[in-house]
Amino acid sequence: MSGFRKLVLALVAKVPRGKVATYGQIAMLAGKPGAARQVGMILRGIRAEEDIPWQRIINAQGSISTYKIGAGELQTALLKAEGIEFSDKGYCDLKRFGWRPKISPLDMTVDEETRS
DNA sequence: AGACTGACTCCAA
DNA sequence: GTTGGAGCCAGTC
Repeated sequence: MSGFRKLVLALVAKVPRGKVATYGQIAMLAGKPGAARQVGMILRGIRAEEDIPWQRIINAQGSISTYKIGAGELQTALLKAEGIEFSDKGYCDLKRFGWRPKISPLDMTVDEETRS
């Protein structure tokens, strides 16, 4: 077992209720900027007993990626129960519901990645 | 060890 | 807005 898995789970557990994070975001915070897919694979293996809010992890487009494994409807229902709103096409607004791990004074600046 | 896979993401068309 | 291809890296066989 790599420490990466444990780190990812710890990060996911920190996502507050009513917020969502992306796979890439978790991977980046875990120190592996390109390991978004691995985050998904790790979460695939966890169980409900792990107390990990896996449903709060979605893809970078703000939509559900778990339809492949048949958990899409469940995840959507769980997120809606937390107050996350989805459009008709299954997209949610990451501007509003996206988790911002680092607290910034104005709470509105982008802190996760310094894009170009 | 080598090859395949995938709850992803970026970028071009 | 969508679709497709290449890159990515920890598991699994």
